[in-house]
Amino acid sequence: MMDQMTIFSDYIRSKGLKNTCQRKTILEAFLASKSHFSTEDLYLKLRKQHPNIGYATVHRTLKLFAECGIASELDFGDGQTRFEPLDINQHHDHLVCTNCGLIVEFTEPRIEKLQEQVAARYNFKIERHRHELYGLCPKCAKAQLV
Amino acid sequence: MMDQMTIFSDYIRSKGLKNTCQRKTILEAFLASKSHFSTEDLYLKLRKQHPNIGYATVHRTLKLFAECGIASELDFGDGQTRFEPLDINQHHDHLVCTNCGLIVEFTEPRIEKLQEQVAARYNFKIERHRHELYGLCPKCAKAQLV
DNA sequence: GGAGAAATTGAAAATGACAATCAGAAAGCT
DNA sequence: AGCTTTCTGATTGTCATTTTCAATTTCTCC
Repeated sequence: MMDQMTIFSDYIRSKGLKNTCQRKTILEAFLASKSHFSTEDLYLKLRKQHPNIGYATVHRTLKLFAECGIASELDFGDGQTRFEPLDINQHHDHLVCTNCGLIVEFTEPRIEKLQEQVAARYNFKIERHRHELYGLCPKCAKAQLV
Repeated sequence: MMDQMTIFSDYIRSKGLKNTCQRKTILEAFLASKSHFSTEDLYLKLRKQHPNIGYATVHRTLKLFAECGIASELDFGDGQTRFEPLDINQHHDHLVCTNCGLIVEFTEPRIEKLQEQVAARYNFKIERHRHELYGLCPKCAKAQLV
């Protein structure tokens, strides 16, 4: 199994792009980062150690990660695109707390299977899907009863 | 079962808002409209008969519809928020063609049931969800083989 | 029916996330 | 090293959405 660094450098090479130190730095920060961060989150985090890396570069590089398949873009409807490192073996969807913003990942193979059946029913050729459950996390649900 | 007009006027009254002829006009156009339209779609449609209704008013009124539960906001990730009249009895999700933009509604009670199980597993209190399948509709899938 | 308070309207401007621009800098091929 | 191509980052542009604000309309209470 290729790791994410290899996937990215292979992609770079295959497209005739260049290996720059900014991209290397951003890739490292990306892999070390917790999931579900926005461009701004990563930019601010990087700026501490690397004040010379611009917002646009972070943005473009994250797009590259998504293109080559090591990141996926998330949109929870709050007007900010988030990213997460993508592990090809393990697809998951998300529970989002509408109160505190907590994000929990879940997998449910039976839902995946039913999705395929739905697609077949309408003769669609599915490329990707988005499945998010919004509500209150245990902590916020409890707090709201008080 | 209350109809959507009643739900809206009750909501207006309960919030101390006012019944204006613009809101009445927009509500009628909204109910007569096919699903999955953007603010701009409805604005342009209205403008033919009611050139005096502004974009901002259409936008604010659609937000009101969503607030009181007679509309739902859809976001298919193309940078435009869409709306659809919400029929409380009949929840559905969407298939979206990434090539031609065709939108098909589907229902799958077994998925809904599994979602509840997932929520229970994580002790989440679900308020709503988003479930969209993106891919090629039959026509575009066929065209791509050529 | 009409005065007064409060909400609404619509044109225009502001906002904010994202994308594009462009001149100077860096990378990589030979 | 020289040369060509890509990259960078500050800035600007874009576009849907939201806010502003003065004028208008609605609704309540006489």
